[in-house]
Order: sequence, then C-alpha cells, then structure tokens
Amino acid sequence: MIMLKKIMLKKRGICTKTMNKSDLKLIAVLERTGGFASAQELHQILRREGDGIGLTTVYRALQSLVDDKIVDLLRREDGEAIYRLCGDTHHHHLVCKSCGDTVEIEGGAIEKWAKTMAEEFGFRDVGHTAEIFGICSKC
Amino acid sequence: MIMLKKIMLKKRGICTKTMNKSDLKLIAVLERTGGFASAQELHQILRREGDGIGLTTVYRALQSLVDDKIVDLLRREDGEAIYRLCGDTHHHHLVCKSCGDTVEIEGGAIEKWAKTMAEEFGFRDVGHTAEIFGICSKC
DNA sequence: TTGGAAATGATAATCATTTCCATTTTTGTG
DNA sequence: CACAAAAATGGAAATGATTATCATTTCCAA
Repeated sequence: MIMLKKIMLKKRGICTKTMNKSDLKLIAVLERTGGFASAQELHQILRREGDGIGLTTVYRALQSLVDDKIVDLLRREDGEAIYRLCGDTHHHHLVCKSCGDTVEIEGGAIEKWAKTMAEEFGFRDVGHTAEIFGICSKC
Repeated sequence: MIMLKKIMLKKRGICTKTMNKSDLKLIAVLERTGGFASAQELHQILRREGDGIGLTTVYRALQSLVDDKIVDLLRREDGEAIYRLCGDTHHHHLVCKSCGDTVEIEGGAIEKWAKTMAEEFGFRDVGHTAEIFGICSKC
C-alpha cells in the first residue's frame, strides 16, 4: 500500500525520493482526514489504526515534511501546531458560540483578499486563517 | 502615576472602570516598549524594574486585557503567545512567519464576506478573525 | 472597624514539543 | 547471503509555556 501512496504522490507532483515510511504514513493520514490536525491527533489516529508509531517519529516526520514544503504548519488559537497538506483547497468555519455547531463555508473572497494584501506588502509564501463565529438560528 | 495612565487611557478612549492595578501596569509596559512582548518577557521587565508582580498575575492581567479587546494576542512562530496594545480600529494582520514583523491591514472584503455568510446560514451576533501569514520582503 | 469579595503570587500540575539514547531496520557492498 | 555502516525508530526524561490551586493579602462599602 505504500507503493500505492507513492504513485499518488507522484501524481501530485511530490518527489518521494527522500521519504521514509513514516513520512508516507503521515501524508496518507493527512490525505484521508483532509483539513488540519495536530501532531498529537495524528499520532492517536495512527495508533487507533493499529500502527505502533511513536510520538517522536510523528513529530520528526511532520518536521521533515514541513521542511520539504509538503505540509503546512499553522497554529491553533491556543498555540498548538496544526498541519495540513500544502495545496489542499481549504475551507473556513462558521461556528456557533453557544452550541458549538460548525458549518464549513467557501472563502473565495478571502483567498482573493489574502493574495491582494500579500502582494501589496511584498509578502510571499502566504497562507491565511479566517473564522466566523456567532449564534446559530437554533440557539 | 497610575492616575496619569488612566488619563492616557481615557484619551485613547479606553474605559478604565473595570481595571485593576496589574492591568494598568501591563498596559504601561506595553505602551513603553511598543511592539510585541511575551508574558514571560513582560514579567521579566516588571521584575527588573523592581516590581514584585507574580507571573500568574501577569498572565491573568493579559488575559483580561485580551478579553476586553485592549490588547491583541498573536503567536510567534514557535507558538509562544505575544501581546501588544490594540490599535483603535478593527483591523487584521499580515504577519511574517520568519521575523514576526506585522502589518495592520484593512479588511473590508472580510467584513462583507462574514456578514454574507452569517446571513446565508442564519447566524446572528457574528464576529470574525482573519490573519494572513507569509514571508516578508526583508526575509 | 469589619466582613466579604476581589486580587495576588508561590507552588504544583498540565500539556505540547524536544532531547537523549539504546535498539531495530534498512542499505550498500563484497 | 553476510555484515558493517548509516538511518530510522520509539520510550523515557527534560523543557518550557501556560493554567489551576489555594492560602494570604488588599480593597471597600456599610
């Protein structure tokens, strides 16, 4: 199955030459779950699936994927590091402050805004975060 | 001198009614140093100046200032929280992932987007967060 | 003055992340 | 295949920021 992943990565245009098994495992999980996940969460998912991978290895693999620009490193509000595959089309969230209900929404306007602003100030390699929170109709 | 600070705060349009001494001390330091500082750094500065304030109190004061939207909470690349006085207008940030340099930017597009999305899904009382991060021209 | 609420700060606990290091796995080579 | 060197692995301990606990102190209105 690792070979399968390698083929998928090639399709994505990612060079697998310098990757080891752990790197590929992490990529596989990130691919499957979509969106963001912290190192701890990724570790738990792998463990739950019967993989005996160690937490240290998860951190190491993520670090190397970030170095190779295969994975993006962001921060949750509390400072915890979260990771996602680069180039994923990502979505934003509309969160109810009362019941916690969450809706995934499109952010085309945001993408454009981020790009424009980054250009204006000479920033490159830009990413962004955006969230809307309020009270949903049920609450 | 606390009275002096209170006057300055009033000029800035900040209500001091709910503030205690620690809050004011933190505001004073942030005002003096400009820029960003972490809780640990702010604590050290105060200690160096002979103030016996405890680390716990520094964290508590900063938290309450953030809640009151008097202070902005951002993150350094390593996830450490850094604080600075808010400007008076609602703005967003363009942050350099490498050097931490920050530009305040306009977010008219975001305001509109947030409002539209909230309406579409029947949310009320909405607020939002949005940040752009990348590598600045100097780095 | 006094009683209770709020504030304070030392200490301990928590939690993500790193460091260390001994062990296992992989790889290249004859 | 054998085997040594290199790379990868993972458990345990260390680190460092942040938060929780709790006894003590300060503040303030009656």
